[in-house]
Amino acid sequence: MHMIKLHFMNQRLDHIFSALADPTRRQILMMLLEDDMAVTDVAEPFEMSLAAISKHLGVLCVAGLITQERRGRVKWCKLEPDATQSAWTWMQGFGQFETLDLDGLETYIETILKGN
Amino acid sequence: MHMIKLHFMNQRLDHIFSALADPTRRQILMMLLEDDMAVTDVAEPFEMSLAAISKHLGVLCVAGLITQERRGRVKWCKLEPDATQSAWTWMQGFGQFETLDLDGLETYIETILKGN
DNA sequence: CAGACATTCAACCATTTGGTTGACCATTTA
DNA sequence: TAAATGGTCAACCAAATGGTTGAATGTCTG
Repeated sequence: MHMIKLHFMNQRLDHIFSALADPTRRQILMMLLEDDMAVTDVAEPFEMSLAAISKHLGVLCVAGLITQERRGRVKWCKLEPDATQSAWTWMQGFGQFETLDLDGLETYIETILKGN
Repeated sequence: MHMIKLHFMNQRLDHIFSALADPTRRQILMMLLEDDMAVTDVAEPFEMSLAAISKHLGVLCVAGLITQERRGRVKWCKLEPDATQSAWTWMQGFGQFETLDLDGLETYIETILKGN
């Protein structure tokens, strides 16, 4: 059970981090921070084909970083910022607590566990 | 000037995120959280060749996530947690999280431990 | 000096990734 | 209905990735 859960978790992190590893995709996310956009409009500032952008959007979708909704003939892309939560949390466990407050984290976890 | 700066920044993010995109490498980082380790010891729990692990460590090095120092015939691998800073900062701009997200961490831990 | 140990290198392989193009499908509009 | 628009699909390609093996390099030890 733990194994499976961790497996999914790992897969999720795989998807998120490798989605974020591409500069085009990061730029797309930044653009979507402004507002929802149609696929064509997302593609406009880039010098690559629409199909390429479409693929990038697919990757972002699988990672859960965006969602797409078709209305009429245009497909709207919407940011899903909460999706970074697991990556964020992972990095926190890796980067911050080690330097900042590892002992505090331990205590904190124990508190949580005793609470249930 | 800005262009160049952004270029390097982007490259750095490329390296960090794609380094983090592999589960083996993430596990290595977690192991190094405990203590510095020799390459052979890093490789021990994995079922792949030493050469493969050596490559993974190379990737982590290029990303700046670890450093390696040779003492005698053993090469010590040391975590460089500050290296996540730029990725961290990027994600912060994207996700609008607080720096120390204890609630998120709590949810995360509970999710894992409770199993469904 | 001769092994043994720690690590990397080099060549190779299969798979994935990021891009292209042209055909295709669905929807709106003239 | 015909044409334009928005987007994806399929086939293809080059390059990168993640792994293997066997040989090579340094370094310690008996």
